Amino acid sequence: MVTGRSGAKISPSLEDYLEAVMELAGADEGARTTDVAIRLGVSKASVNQAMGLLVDRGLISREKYGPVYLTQEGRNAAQAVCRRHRALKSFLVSVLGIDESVAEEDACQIEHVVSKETMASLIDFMERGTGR
Amino acid sequence: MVTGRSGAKISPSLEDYLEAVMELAGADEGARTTDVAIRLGVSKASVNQAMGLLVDRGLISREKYGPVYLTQEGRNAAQAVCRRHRALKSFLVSVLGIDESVAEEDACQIEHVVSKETMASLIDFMERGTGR
DNA sequence: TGCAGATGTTAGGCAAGCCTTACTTTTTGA
DNA sequence: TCAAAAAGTAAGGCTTGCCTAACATCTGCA
Repeated sequence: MVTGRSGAKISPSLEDYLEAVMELAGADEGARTTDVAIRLGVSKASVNQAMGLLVDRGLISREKYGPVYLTQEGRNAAQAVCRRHRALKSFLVSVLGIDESVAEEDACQIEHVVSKETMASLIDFMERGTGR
Repeated sequence: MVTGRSGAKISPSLEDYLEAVMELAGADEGARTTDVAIRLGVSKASVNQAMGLLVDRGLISREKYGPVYLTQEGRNAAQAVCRRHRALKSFLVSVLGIDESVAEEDACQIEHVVSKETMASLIDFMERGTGR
């Protein structure tokens, strides 16, 4: 879980939307509703609704009929999600020897529920113990 | 996730109910609705509903106004959940050095989403690598 | 320049999952 | 034997997350 403004957690689903926005938006480009919808395999309406929630939390900004942009806080949150995802997957693959595709799926699930403490220790463990 | 009759997955919540039943039911004692409710901090109505779903899936049996019993399949499923829980927690504590209570919470979350493959590898890793 | 098609938004709805309150029925033990 | 405790039922609410249909806006190009 990642915290937004006021420390409120966002749902796994919202984290996925946030991640998608970051991946689709370049350095200072925005991400389009349609592209997010395609990437996540959901309707544009669902994306729109999710974007509304992310705006509420101060993680993205948008103007009507325009692309959405990550706020600084949103960027931080999205990067945190990504970092967790990568670290988890890397752990699963390189330490546990899990199959790439299974690791990807598991990382997707676990990244949404694991605590900050555990993530930090995991990253630490990988760096000191087993290399990356 | 654990599979019941016909391989259907059961929800995290149902897994928790199943776990509670196993912990409350002795060797061949049953577990009482009230005790399950207290342990999980939910109403008896919720327990009753959940028990109905577990009966549907062939994981427990019960007679009206009596305690519930795990079926063999239910026992297997519950033990699998427990084993995952213990292994995860043990990993978090002894390998990552996570605080006991945080580990407990994280294990609770992760145990519901992690794949069989990853669990198996994790157990394997702990046995060969770091001792228990 | 104005319209067609792409894009975005709104409104309304549905299903799953989980829980509650209030009530009825059964059991049990003083 | 009868009241309290336990179990079960009925009815319903909330949240999350998704959808479709219909509508609004924008934009490129003939």
